Amino acid sequence: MDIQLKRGLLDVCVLSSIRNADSYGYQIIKDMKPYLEMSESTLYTILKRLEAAEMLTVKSMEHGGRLRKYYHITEKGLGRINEFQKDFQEILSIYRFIQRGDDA
Amino acid sequence: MDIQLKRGLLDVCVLSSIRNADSYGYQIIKDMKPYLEMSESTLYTILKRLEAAEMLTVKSMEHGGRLRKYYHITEKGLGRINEFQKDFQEILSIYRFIQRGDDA
DNA sequence: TGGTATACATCGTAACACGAAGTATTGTTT
DNA sequence: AAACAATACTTCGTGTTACGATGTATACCA
Repeated sequence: MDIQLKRGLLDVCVLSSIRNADSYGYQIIKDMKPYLEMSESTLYTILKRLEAAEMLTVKSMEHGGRLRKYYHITEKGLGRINEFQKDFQEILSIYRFIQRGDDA
Repeated sequence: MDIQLKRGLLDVCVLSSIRNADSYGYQIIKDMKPYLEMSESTLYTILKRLEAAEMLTVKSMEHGGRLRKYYHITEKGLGRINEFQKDFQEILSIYRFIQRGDDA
């Protein structure tokens, strides 16, 4: 997939990955893999950005002797997903424009 | 619309605007406006990028005493539109993932 | 004379995905 | 026990890119 297109989908995909249940970095990557692949450095950058934007909260927990950071979605994060659903309607309209070509 | 999402759509929209008939900067902006708004500086940057990528060719022509640059799509440009149509299928799959949340 | 539309160009900036590299532990294979 | 893969998170530098601001210039209309 085109990298620019990906950029518009990544944030919302990450938020969706933790919507139904809290999750952590490695798990998020695995869940998203069939749909959208991303490097670890990308994911952790996104998680920090979403935390700074108050779209999710973080809790560090120990798991099998190793540290794990669990991410929990906030109301703001849920709002971001809703925003995307509106944007998606625009994408559909744009897709029709692209199929048709100019405004005939 | 979210700016990151826009980034993934702009190039292809511009190419679509000149697919059925050659066009020029100002006209392209007007044609796209109902679907995707962009500033002039953005469009001319995109047009240069697409020219460098050999997705379109440019012909300067005089029109009413003023210079106009007409843009013509190439095979490579048409290929880019086809690529987007494949990407769009992925977007649909991603959209379903986002609606559903994690991989239940 | 002044305003608006047309038409294109340049510059600086901020956002962002990514590869590369690093740290550290657990589990598995040889 | 040594070697390697998997798990888990972090930091840094880089290239791409949309955009606002600003500039240049002509045509048209009131």
